[in-house]
Amino acid sequence: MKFESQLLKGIAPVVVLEILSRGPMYGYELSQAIEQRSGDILTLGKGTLYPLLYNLEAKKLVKGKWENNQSSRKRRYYSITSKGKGQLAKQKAQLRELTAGLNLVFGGALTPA
Amino acid sequence: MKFESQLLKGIAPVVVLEILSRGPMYGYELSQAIEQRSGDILTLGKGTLYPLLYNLEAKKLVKGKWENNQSSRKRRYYSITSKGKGQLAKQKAQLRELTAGLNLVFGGALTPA
DNA sequence: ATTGCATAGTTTGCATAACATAATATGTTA
DNA sequence: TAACATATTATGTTATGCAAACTATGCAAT
Repeated sequence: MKFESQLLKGIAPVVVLEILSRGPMYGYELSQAIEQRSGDILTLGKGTLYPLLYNLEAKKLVKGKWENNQSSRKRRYYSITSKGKGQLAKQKAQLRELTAGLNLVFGGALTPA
Repeated sequence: MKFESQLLKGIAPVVVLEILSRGPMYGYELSQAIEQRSGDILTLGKGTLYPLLYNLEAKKLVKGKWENNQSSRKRRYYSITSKGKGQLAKQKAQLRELTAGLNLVFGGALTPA
């Protein structure tokens, strides 16, 4: 699907960026936040999430920082960059388009309420 | 995304099954129908569509049949099987769940109208 | 103490999706 | 006959999503 499938593949990144846009988080926390904020519908396994974070960091869409809290393990906190915010806006717009297209194809049967 | 990403990868198949559920079509026709019925938002390249059709046929979700129209080329018409209809229903339900989850994460920003 | 559990992160390797691209072939139109 | 739209097949690349194994640490119960 032309640009839409890039979007589809990109759905995990967008979700991550969206959640990080509300504040920094570390990987493990993120994986739980995704579940919680999606009503337990979306789940990212660590085998997906961590490599994804490395990839987002390499693209400078997020930035990671090790933090040594006393009385807890070392954690790598990720925060969204300004470049990441731009990307998020773009991808959200595409996601809107995609769901619009799907609704056309499926006759609106996807958003019942 | 647990079962959701299977879904995501499966978005092209669902679209194809949905359109075939309204009547048989051949590949080239399908690729155009997808564009038209999605308001030019969704596009499947032939490098994606044909292999997908072979795959769906191998899974017995669709069934292909060569037809020799006079005054036109040989075309392979695909129709959805009863197994395919069952699969379509399942995947539509998952698609509904997915969009629901996305709407939760994005605060409903995906279905503006 | 040590066992077990939840947390936290890394890495490897697999299956497959989506795609571009090229090759092949045919009917229609200029 | 050249160009174009139609129609299908095939090849190779890239990247995703994932499971699973591995390393580590803090905490709680026994």
